[in-house]
Amino acid sequence: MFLKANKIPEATITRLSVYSRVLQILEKNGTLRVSSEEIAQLMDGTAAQVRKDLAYFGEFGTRGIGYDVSGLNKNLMKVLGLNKGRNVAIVGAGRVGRSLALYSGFEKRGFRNLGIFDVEHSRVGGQVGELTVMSMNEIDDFVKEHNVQMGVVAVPAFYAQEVANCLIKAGVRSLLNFAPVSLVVPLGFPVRYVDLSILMETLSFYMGIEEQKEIERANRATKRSAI
Amino acid sequence: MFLKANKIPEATITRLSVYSRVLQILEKNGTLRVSSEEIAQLMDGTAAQVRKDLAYFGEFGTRGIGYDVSGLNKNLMKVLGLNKGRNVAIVGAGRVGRSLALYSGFEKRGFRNLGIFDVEHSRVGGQVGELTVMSMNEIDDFVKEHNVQMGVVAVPAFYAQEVANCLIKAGVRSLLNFAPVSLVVPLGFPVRYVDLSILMETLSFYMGIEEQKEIERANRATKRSAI
DNA sequence: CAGTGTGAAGGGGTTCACAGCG
DNA sequence: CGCTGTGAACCCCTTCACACTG
Repeated sequence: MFLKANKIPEATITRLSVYSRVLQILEKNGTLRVSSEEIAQLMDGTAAQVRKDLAYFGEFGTRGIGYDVSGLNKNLMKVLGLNKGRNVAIVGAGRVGRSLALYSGFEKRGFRNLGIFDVEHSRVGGQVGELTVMSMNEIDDFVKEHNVQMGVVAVPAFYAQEVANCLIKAGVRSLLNFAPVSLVVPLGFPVRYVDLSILMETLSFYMGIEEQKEIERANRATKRSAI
Repeated sequence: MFLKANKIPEATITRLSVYSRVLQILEKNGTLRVSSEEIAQLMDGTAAQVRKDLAYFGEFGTRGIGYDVSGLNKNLMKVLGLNKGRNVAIVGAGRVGRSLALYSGFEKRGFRNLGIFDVEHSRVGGQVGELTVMSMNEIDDFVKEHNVQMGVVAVPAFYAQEVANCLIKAGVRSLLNFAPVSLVVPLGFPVRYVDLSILMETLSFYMGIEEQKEIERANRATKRSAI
């Protein structure tokens, strides 16, 4: 269907999601047309990149005019597979898992959270919003029965690989992992990580760089004033 | 001090954090030495990349032997700025902000969460663990008084930019943003995003690719059997 | 003429291969 | 001899510049 080349940068896919979000806002505001330049300004990006990204998937624009807002958004949603809904199950009824289960914002984008599970027996049977926490024994049947395509791993690092294995064996097609471990999965199996420690530590690094620059600036200033 | 070149890939910094985590585990297990090859196997990576990453910051290894586990980890922690503690404040006492405030795991890595704030008056005064939710009016003084270096933005998208402006003006040196908007910040100001929608939508895309491949495989199979 | 679509150039990061050293 | 440290080759993504079209 789409996919003119099969070498699409991963960064492009990430931006596709952002484009779609921007277009949704424009659509709500009643904007009918946008140029690549305008889209670029609404995120951080360049017009050339917007055009190149979109061109991987088709010729959505009109030369001299720009892009039709709602038409382009429909196309991007389709490319991202958000037109057919995606079924999700969460494993881990701790703070992260519960927060996620209670958050309804994803449903607007086609994700339905159908179930929440936990490895700890003490949590099984508890309520999280409308859902009852289920046992890991039930997960295999549940995934198959409800066609769960995406598994969310929100358990302590120690259990993460085991939970991932269960989910994959049960038949999910992708994983979103909140545990700070890199999961071993079949080649090509889609996984994404949410790892706050890494993000915070990289921020810490860059703060250090800025601090250093300031010290250097200060040193230069005192040297100059000493002349 | 360190920094032999000033062109260090951002991906390298991300991996630095992972190396440090791996080393911490090895240290706990009583392992004294590792090779770049072994480190690579414990995350997903190659030995060459491990060596190149580390070489940006110094010569930490011994040729023919490998790296001293705890020594290397100490060095990496220092590079990441985790030896001196980092003070954090959270804005937004919704689910995300509260989860984060209640999570104590970061303290082992040198991050101290000192305060939680909210834009909604109804939440001000509430308790989150040991902390009392403060009003946004108090944030400027608080940041200065407690030397808060990192601000966490955990408010709805609508308020995110405004909150970011407040935090930057008050003097924080970096931002971790959970709102699905790209923040406008001064040039070079460190920001990281946690954007679950983007992650889930990229997963959805790659699931679509796999689905397509399967359809193609199925088509080929039926064609072949039709001969 | 304005703005898309795209080949070509450029730049940044990863991989390779080996020199260097304990 | 083993494993690190590193210049060079390679590859992929981004940026540039312009041909093309409504």
